[in-house]
Amino acid sequence: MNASAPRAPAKPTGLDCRLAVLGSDVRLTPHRREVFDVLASSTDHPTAYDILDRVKSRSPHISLATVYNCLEHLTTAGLIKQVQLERGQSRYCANLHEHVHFHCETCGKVSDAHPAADFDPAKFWNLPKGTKVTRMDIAIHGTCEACTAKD
Amino acid sequence: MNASAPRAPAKPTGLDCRLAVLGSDVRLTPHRREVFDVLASSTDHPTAYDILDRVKSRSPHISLATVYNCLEHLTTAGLIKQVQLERGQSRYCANLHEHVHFHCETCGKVSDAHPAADFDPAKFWNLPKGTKVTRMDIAIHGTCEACTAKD
DNA sequence: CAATGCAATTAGAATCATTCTAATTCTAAA
DNA sequence: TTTAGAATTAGAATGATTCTAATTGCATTG
Repeated sequence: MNASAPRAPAKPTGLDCRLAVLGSDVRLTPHRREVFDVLASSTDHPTAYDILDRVKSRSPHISLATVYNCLEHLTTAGLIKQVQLERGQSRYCANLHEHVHFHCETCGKVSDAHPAADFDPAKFWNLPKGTKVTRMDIAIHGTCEACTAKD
Repeated sequence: MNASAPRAPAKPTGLDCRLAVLGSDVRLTPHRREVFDVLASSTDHPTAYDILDRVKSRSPHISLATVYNCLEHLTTAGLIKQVQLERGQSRYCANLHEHVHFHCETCGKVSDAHPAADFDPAKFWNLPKGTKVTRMDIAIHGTCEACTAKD
């Protein structure tokens, strides 16, 4: 043991520039970048296993634990969102715009739907005074166009 | 084996009257009634374990498997709703009125909030034509009155 | 450039909630 | 009273996620 104070965590440099730009203090390691890139280029709200499969094409040795670890750090940093649509596996999403999730109960697909510009959900519910709202999770369940057309 | 056709499932009689009144074809066995009564008299959205604890004061020998079984049948019958607010345990709710769930991220309590009379959520999201909506799950996360006041 | 120390990564174990299985008990109609 | 199907049970099995301990990587310090 010596008298030196603990060092501050390493600051993002080099590869980490992207997260610095986004205002996060999470380091963008290669795996985290790959997980983020997979999500950013997906619109189907993949599960952790789906993400593992996709990242493996670039990093064959990545483990499920690392995927979960990356997802947790990216979520904490606010770069992605975790979505809990039903019992079981969580899904993840890199769409940070205000949106709701439409879940087709027939084919299982999940898609985003965006609200009208004047939509202000908070005013529709009579929450007690003093309540602070930090986020809303809105999931709409039903049958998508394609599945409806098959009937 | 004989030539008689399979019997139709027993119809609710006697103890089962309540469900018959509610239009369900699920038999209201004593355990199902107790689980339903616990939920109907709770406003805190208990988990399966919470419900097990409460039902045990009347039926000390009820098992967790039976609680899950009852919850599944009551949910299928539309008498209660399953609520998935976050990763982990599901919660259950016997409030069948249109409502949303407010989840306090500080104390963990869940409460119901009811929409204004003119609220028609479907019109705010641009769902593709042909989409059929069967239900919406709306969860609002934040800090409740009491926890806000403590700051 | 080498040493240091924390963070990231990994495999596998552990945990937690839920579902399944097989055996038993209950119930209502014949 | 018999009987068939349904309900209930304890405990095993499953599936998703988290934890643990060991290893590796990387950025700063010497």
